[in-house]
Amino acid sequence: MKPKKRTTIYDIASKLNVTPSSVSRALNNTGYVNETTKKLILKTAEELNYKRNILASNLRKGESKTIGVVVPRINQNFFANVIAGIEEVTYKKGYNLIICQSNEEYDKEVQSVNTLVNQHVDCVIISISVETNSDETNNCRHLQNVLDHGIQLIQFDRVADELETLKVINDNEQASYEAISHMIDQGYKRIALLEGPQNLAIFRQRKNGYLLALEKHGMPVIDELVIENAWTKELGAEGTRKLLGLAEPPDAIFASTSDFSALGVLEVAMATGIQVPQQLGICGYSNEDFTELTYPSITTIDQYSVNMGKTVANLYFQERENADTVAVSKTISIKPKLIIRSSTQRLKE
Amino acid sequence: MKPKKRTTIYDIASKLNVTPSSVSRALNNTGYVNETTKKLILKTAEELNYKRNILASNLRKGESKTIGVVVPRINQNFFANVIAGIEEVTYKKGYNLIICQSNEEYDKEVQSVNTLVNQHVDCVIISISVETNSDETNNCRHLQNVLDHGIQLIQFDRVADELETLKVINDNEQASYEAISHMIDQGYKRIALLEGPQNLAIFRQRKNGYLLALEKHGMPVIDELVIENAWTKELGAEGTRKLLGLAEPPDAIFASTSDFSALGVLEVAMATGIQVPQQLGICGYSNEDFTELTYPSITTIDQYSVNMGKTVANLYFQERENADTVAVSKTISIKPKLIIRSSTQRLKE
DNA sequence: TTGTATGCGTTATCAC
DNA sequence: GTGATAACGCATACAA
Repeated sequence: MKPKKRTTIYDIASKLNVTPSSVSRALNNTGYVNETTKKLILKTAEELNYKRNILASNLRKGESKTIGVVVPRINQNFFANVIAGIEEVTYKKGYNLIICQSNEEYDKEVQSVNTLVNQHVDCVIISISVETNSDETNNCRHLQNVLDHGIQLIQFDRVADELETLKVINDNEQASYEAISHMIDQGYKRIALLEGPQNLAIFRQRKNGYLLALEKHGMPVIDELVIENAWTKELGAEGTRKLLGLAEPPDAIFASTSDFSALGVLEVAMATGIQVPQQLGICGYSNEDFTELTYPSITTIDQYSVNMGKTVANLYFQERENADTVAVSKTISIKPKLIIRSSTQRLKE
Repeated sequence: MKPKKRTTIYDIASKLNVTPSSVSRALNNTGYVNETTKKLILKTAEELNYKRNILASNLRKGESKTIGVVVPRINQNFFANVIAGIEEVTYKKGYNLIICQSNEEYDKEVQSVNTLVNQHVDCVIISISVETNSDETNNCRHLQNVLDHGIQLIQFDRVADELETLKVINDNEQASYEAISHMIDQGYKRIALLEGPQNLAIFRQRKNGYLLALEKHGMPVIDELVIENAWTKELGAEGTRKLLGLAEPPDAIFASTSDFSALGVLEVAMATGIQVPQQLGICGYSNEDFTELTYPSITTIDQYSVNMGKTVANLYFQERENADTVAVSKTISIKPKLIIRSSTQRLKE
């Protein structure tokens, strides 16, 4: 495939005996240009199949009209939806998206972010990997680096709290609180928590919601019912086995990390013949598609993912508008919604 | 957010009292440059936080190092996986991806493709929308346009057959054939087909596999058991209701279009109290994650989606290598795999 | 209204 | 080995 010579504004200009600048003006609707020659220019541009060279244009204008997105995994429902939302907004504005996945690895994340900086993207949108420990020194230097280059940085969902950037998050604590309250309403007495890596703020917040709900309802926090680091399906299953082996096992499990974790719980329950939701209530997090398909269907929390993507993208353009009067740090919190399904409905209403 | 002035090779050059050309050579490891000054250049580049301006570089080199991908929906498992596969390969090569979704609309697809051409991408990778009728005249002009611009075009999965491009597809006919044969083995006698829009080759091929399997096993093709245009969950459910209302309803349904369609079948069966797989066998297509989570789990066909993405990307780089001796048209066919689950296992072995 | 000149940041081709 | 110079294609300030 030979990269053919594309037609440029020079080609059009020389054919019409005008200067490239006139062609440029005509094509961009900027500055003065005779109406009839303008028509002519547009017409021949069409004929010669002219396409503006965005590279040159952006180089000249000093912007790339490109936004970089870094997520742990593209093919995870939540992130795919957020990306779809971002795409919908940016596409209309003529911006392009560069998508990177960190695969939950810190190194790959750093590499991806650096690539984006290299690409001179106008904005980096990121949800950090599970390995990105925001507490350790310098562990977020790659993000600081983005800011140092004068590139807008927007974090969503999994954010590094201490970095002063634009953020779009869920009210995780509130959502967890509601989930636990609902389970208590359903008569569950010993509610276990599968928690995620506590270096990530979202998982700390979800745990807080859990603790808060127990406290508010006068229920004790039982240490052995809190399982650390159970954020995948496998780890969720493992944690469940541990919980069910206790002298006093729980009668409900809140898989606060993800629906995948909840799925692990469900599978262990099914395998060991435990009735859900009668003997064991289960609640997940994220409203992945599959949660309404399992048997029984899984109660979970919807994060309005597509909407979250749109919000992020809109935030960028909005901040771009009033670039002078801008706050460096700004957080938009979206209230997630508890989706009650069979896995926690012990009482029929 | 003020777009700060980035450091350029001029900055480095002037600081070190050398010329930009030397800096460029040092940074690119091209041509001669004194070892010690080279070290010095590299060091100060690091210090000044220099990042090459890819826009300028690519403009100069006449390539964008960018690949455009157009899929019907980003947040559909199959496509998300293909994209993940593509990303994995292209990322290593230093290429960027621009992702567009057509939302299954012809107009949006045309618009997306044109955007990519505008962006001067080096390659367009596409799986066409359901509205893109390859038979109608000029309906694929936007794809021809890509080729006319000297841009590599690779189609995957849903391809426009008559366009001479690189293609990566599944052997749909073979997969369907195997699925039907399996169902016949399980003793199903009246197997219905939910077919997809026949303007798309993949759906024609899947139908062919169905017809071929029936023929080979000496079974008649019963017209009323073939339902047109049942390619979404809703349409799948609708078709199922129609089928179950027949005087002689089918004892199995092959949702050849997608697992979503199969899900529609399953839901109708559950709602009307029909036993799956005893009274009704169900087979889907694509091996979406949820198919192993439903109750009963759904027999389906795995398309090796991530692998497909990698294949597509590798194909591009491979063809790029030997750009001279290249065949314009080339098709790679991946053999999909039948995943047998509960929804068709009537006979316990 | 149109043309001229210049620069965006790099890289490649020369000549030195 | 190194440096000057042109060119990639476009957009704009300024002059005409």
